[in-house]
Amino acid sequence: MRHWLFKSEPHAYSFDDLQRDGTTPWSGVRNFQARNNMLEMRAGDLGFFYHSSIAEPAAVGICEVVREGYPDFTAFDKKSEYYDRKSTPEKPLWQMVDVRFVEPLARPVTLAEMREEPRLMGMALLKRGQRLSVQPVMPSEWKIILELSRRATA
DNA sequence: GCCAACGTTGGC
DNA sequence: GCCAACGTTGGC
Repeated sequence: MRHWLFKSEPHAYSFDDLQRDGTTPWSGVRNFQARNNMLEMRAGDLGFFYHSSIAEPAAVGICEVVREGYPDFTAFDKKSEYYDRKSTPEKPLWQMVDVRFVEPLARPVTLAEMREEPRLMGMALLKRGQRLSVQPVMPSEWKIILELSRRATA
């Protein structure tokens, strides 16, 4: 099983929204690398749900891939902010997966906290100028972040 | 609100 | 095919 990290701005779509919805299509990704990451996902893979663009960016919960890569229909919708005329139902350019709410972390693990953890030094999320909205998480990184979430705040 | 990093666009 | 200009992301 592989692990991932899904970034979302909580005012656009939060982990609470996912809890309410149960499952959601991860639509709107318009970056080729992030798309390719989604195409590598398999049903049953787990991911961190990460809140970005807020005062304290943090991994807040766990979600599961329940439907593997399929065309992102928001790209076909002229009224959608994610519309892309280069993508058509016949030749879809953008893909998405469906993710399911699993559980919140025992407590959120902030970006600042991850930066302070020496064992996470190589993590993609922490790399300078790193902006991918969907990215892989190494098994060791997954374990360490879970461990941090179970530890009391400093 | 600022700005660095990065992707994309378009002129040549 | 190069690269400058521009737009976006996202931490701070």
